[in-house]
Amino acid sequence: MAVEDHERGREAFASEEEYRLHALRHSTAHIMAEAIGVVFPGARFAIGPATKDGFFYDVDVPRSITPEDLARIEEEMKRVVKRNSPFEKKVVTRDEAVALFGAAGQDFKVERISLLDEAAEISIYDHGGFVDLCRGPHTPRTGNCKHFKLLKISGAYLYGDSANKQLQRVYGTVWPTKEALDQYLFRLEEAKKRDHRRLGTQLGLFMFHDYAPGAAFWLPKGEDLYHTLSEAMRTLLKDEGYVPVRTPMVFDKALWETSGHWAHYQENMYHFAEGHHHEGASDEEDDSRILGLKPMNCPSHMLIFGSQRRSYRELPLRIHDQGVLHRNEVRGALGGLTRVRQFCQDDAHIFCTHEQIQSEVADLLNLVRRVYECFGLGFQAKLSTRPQDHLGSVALWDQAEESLEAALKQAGLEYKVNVGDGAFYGPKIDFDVLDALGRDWQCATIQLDFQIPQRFELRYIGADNAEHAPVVIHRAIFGSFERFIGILIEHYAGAFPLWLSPEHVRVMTVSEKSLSHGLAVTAALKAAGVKVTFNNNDDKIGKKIREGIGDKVPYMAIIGEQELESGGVAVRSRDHGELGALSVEDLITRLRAEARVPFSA
RNA sequence: GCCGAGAUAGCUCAGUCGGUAGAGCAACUGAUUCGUAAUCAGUAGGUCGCAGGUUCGAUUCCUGUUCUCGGCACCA
Repeated sequence: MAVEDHERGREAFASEEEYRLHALRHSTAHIMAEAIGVVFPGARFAIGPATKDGFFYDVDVPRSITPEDLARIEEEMKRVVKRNSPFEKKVVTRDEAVALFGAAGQDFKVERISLLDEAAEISIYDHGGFVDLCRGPHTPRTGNCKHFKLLKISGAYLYGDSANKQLQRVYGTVWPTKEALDQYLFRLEEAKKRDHRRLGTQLGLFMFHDYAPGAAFWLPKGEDLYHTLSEAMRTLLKDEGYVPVRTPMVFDKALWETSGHWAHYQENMYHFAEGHHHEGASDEEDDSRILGLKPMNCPSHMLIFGSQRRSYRELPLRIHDQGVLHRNEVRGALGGLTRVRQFCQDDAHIFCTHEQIQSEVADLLNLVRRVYECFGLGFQAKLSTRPQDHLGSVALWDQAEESLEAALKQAGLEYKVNVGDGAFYGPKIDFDVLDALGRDWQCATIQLDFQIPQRFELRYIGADNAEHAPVVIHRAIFGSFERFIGILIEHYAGAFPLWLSPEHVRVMTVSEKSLSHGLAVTAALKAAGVKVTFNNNDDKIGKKIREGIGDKVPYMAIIGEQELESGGVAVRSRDHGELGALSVEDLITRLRAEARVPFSA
């Protein structure tokens, strides 16, 4: 009986291992709940699921839980594990469950029972007297949950709704063996080392300042990297039939009213009165118009499309724009380069006919995949479908979702479907990439939009000589340069491939005797278009190499008396170690080949 | 925006149970001219995030505030 219980639900998991980990983690969440109840008598419990690497429990206790409390909770948990009680499942009636949790003062549980489906089986799990509402599965005994650690405490809204009370969420991790736990904790430490915020400072790529929260300062090396990516994308998109444009940053409020941003996005926009402030005039008296800083490029592109009569022969028209965008994100949302207030997208809008949607999207999917593969970046494609709150007919939505799905299948991409997660104006396909700490971030996006062409009353003349509304596809491959560079820094741990690297070669002298040759080599490399720097400090060569390694420079060219003699360089590669003596010409040839943008034609 | 934690030299961090601070690296000066992961010696560097309060005295305690971090919520 007990064994059967623990088998239950196994088919819902991809593998035996996944099933066991899930049961282990969820069971440890129960154990933690019991422990929290001991440390904080009267604690009320909401939900406590297993997560990707561990578990959490949302609880309501009278005061803030501190790191010291975590230690106490861990102590209690150890006691429960040692007790090695079995997890016992019991099926109860709705009334029994309500009575049980009601008597215990667990009103979140009572509330949850009332939300359960009429027909649903209500089960409770009991381990050594601690009972929780739960559908399982669990590990056989508390003794199985030995290798855990509580990690962090945070606030979390009841049922994830900010209208609800905020509870405290305690996160932990648990593994089948001590080795697996230690390995996980080690991985966390390692991940911190490749955090782009840390590497950005260390490598001198960018900085932030209190005076401009959420806006990066790109330092010379970071600017170089940014510019390389920006140019690479411009070139790629030109090859793909896009036309680049440059558009204003500040617009009359009327534009935002037309686009719908004023109604739907105003709180995220920076806006201000145009007028110069006159002595004695109050803000209210100022009758100057209101201007808004653009949070997106689409309205500009609608104006461009609408500025002339368009023929079906011009479609698909693909407009690319790397304009600077500002969004007034709430303070708590900001973080490093992954969530900023000022950024730039590799943005484009494709104006096309309904018939062209599928092939355009299929091309885009292939393009995204091609670009990401060049970086060796893993991604997860997501199809987001019609939300509750949407504009346009259901038939139109169904058709659009079908074409996106058909394109995904045509491209042979694996994807998951997020039902109801589409934008109010159309369904979309997003590409999520993981950061060093395992958090996923949306980068590439392909969004169909049937609404905005209507709002701007856009028309083209079809082959039938009649007017038609074009479809607009909003799309970005990197997403924002800021976020994408953040992801790349972590992906490469700062050791960029040559084509992205702001410093290709560092020339370094062994001693002052070889200064003249060092200068000559540096000049020759520079003349050949190589990004080169020269280190002629009177440090020992070992020290200079050590610094070069720390700075993750792809190549070091060592110049000593031998090289002075031969006229060549001794090359050390970051990725392949010592390459030995090379002529300057051979080095340049090698660098040129490696500096090619991998996704250019 | 919400819950919690934090802010000390350019960077990483220590410290002061209230008596205005210290290390390593970096910088600068001098010596050294050296062959693939740290040459030696010296010098300089800080309104201890900002503003108030308590106190004889605050970087330390209290309040507010800005920013950062971990989550939550948000994320056309």
